[in-house]
Amino acid sequence: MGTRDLILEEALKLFSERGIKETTVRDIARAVGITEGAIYRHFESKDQIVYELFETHSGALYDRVKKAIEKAKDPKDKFISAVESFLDFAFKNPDAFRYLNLFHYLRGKEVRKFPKIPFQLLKALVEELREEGFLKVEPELALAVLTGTLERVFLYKEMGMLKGRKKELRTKTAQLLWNILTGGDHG
Amino acid sequence: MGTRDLILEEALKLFSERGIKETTVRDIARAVGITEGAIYRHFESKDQIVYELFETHSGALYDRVKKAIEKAKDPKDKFISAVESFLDFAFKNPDAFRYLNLFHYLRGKEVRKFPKIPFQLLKALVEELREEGFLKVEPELALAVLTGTLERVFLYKEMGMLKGRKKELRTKTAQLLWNILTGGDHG
Amino acid sequence: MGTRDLILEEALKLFSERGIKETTVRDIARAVGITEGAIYRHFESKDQIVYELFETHSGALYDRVKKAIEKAKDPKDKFISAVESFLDFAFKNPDAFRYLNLFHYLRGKEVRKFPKIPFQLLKALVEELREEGFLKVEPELALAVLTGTLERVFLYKEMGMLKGRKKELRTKTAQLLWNILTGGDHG
Amino acid sequence: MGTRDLILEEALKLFSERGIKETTVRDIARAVGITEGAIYRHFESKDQIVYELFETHSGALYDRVKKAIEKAKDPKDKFISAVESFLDFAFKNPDAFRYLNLFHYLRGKEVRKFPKIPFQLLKALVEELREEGFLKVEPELALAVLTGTLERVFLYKEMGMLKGRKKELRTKTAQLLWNILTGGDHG
DNA sequence: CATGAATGAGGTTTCATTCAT
DNA sequence: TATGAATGAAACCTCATTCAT
Repeated sequence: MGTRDLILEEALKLFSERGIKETTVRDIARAVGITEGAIYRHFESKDQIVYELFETHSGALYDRVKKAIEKAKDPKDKFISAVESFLDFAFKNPDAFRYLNLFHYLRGKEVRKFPKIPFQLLKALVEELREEGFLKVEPELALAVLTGTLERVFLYKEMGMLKGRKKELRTKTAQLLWNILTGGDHG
Repeated sequence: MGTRDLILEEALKLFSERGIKETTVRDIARAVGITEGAIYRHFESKDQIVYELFETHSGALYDRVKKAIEKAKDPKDKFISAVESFLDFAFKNPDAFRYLNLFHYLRGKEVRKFPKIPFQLLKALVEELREEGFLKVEPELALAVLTGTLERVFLYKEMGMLKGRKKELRTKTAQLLWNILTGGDHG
Repeated sequence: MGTRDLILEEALKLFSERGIKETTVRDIARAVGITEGAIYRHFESKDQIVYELFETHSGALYDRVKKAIEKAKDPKDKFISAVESFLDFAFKNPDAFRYLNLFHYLRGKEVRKFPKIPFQLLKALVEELREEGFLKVEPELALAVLTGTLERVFLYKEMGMLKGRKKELRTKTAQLLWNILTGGDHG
Repeated sequence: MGTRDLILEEALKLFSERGIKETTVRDIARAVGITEGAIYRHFESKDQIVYELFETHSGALYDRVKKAIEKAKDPKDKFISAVESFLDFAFKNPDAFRYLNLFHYLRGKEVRKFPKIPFQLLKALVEELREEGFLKVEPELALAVLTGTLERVFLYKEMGMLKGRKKELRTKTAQLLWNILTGGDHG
């Protein structure tokens, strides 16, 4: 793996653990095993690393979920696949997922500039459910339950509060959310 | 209001808007209308402000929810009151609530030192529901849905995504969460 | 004298001796007897010092020459006074004058943003001479002779190449330039 | 043209446009189309480029003017030829001429090390005119007028302030300077 | 000859904190 | 109590130079 990717990798780790401002360029350099100056051969600024990480992983999650949705046939399958792929990404890329949440929190308004925001997929999904008459809950509220639950399930699993296999947790969470939003199993 | 309280007030505003690291002592001083040095007459350090704000507002939210729970007679009333008082606090003290979330994000590990963590109340509440046989969902998952939804409802309301009166939103959210966790209206 | 003025004074000295890029903020701080950080309580950036010095001294020279021109009665008196006051300023503020030339050389295009450029006064003066029929030389060429000579007279005097009293040098130079541009004494 | 010469050429362009400190080795490398490391195959250091450029072009101008002087028969012809060849060099090698001026500004004291300083030729020329009784002006002052005017004529022509053909400007300037220094046409 | 990654010294800037007044 | 100047450590960044390939 090239130095550039190593920098991104270590930066992601550090950012997601300590926060962005709390991580210095020197911290990143040390983690990679190079000097500060070398960082700037690969990135114009610390901020560029910050943005590139967001774009990359936001895009990866977006693509992952989008593909899952596109493969599915019926609305329930779409929803379940979306939620499962979302959680799957989070579990497999915990640093990236933590980082995305952190980034959203700290750079709320700047986020709009980016094209692939996974949140938009979930929003569209909920909207679709509404249009097709599945939704039993006000869509905005549904979205709050959906996104809030996803983040917390990840968090509590990471913290060790939620036991069991990740695969089962994914399935269980997806089914629960489907039931919540549609009021029962229509599968 | 004394200078000390003004400092806390402005610091809270700035911290919750921009972040803690992103807010300088000078920013706070200017917002209050005093100079940097004066801050140190009232607080030993910036960190002291940070922690005091957390303790104050975390405690306030904790007390508020606890009192609501204690007043209630039956389990459903307890739950509904807890959720409503929680959201009520958030809507009435948006800076404080945003700050608490932000603080948690960035200082995850240090939080354990504090005695009054609202999260613990919600956890106990869910546990109680389980013991009394109301809970239809695994308690940890229930907790994830509960806390995740609360945060997002606040967030989306603040962002203007959720319309309607706050009072109704509170009621609706509480009822929805009750239904989710217990599987329907037992009231 | 306040620290702010001391900073400007020492910066001017250093800039005019060594160049702007060649002078570090630390050099300035040391010359003043403070630390680097203290500089930034008084100026937003090194560049602000650079610009403020130009504005101040460019403005001072401009005002000085303008006043001299306004006091004079006839065209010759105007010209002689302008040249003499120009050289007088240069001799009395050698650092400032060296700095102005340096700044022009390095920031040619940025100079246009500033309102009080002494060069403009000389240009207008030559133009006036032309309109009134005194000028025997093409005005642009006249301007080249005028400004070029002024700078070199200052430079050679500073280097010790030109002997004699400054007062006499001023007078002699002014008279010579008048003769050059008008073709003889019309006084 | 070999890489070495390309480096000198591009460095000269950049130095004269932006300044020496303001031009990085990387800038030069990019302009040439090679990488930074390659520069060091041809030059020991950036400073070596700086000095070599000075020596080359200072020498070229020196030789050019010297040859013109040597070809001339009488004093006036010497003077006129010197001035014309000087301006001719400047107009044909504007980067080099700008660079020489810039270099003088910033490295004033170190210049003495070099053997071929065009200024010395002009100085000797003026001295000769004095010895032969042509000079009507104090020699040091004459030198100031001469060198100052030459630099400004170049500068104003470059800036577009002086119109007309370069050839005519050269002739006109030379004649004007002759008249100034000797008090009229003795040709 | 050339590349391109890396170094390391040093530059500008920020900021929590101290202190004389 | 408050000011405001100053400190000093540490942050981000630049760049001439070196070096393995």
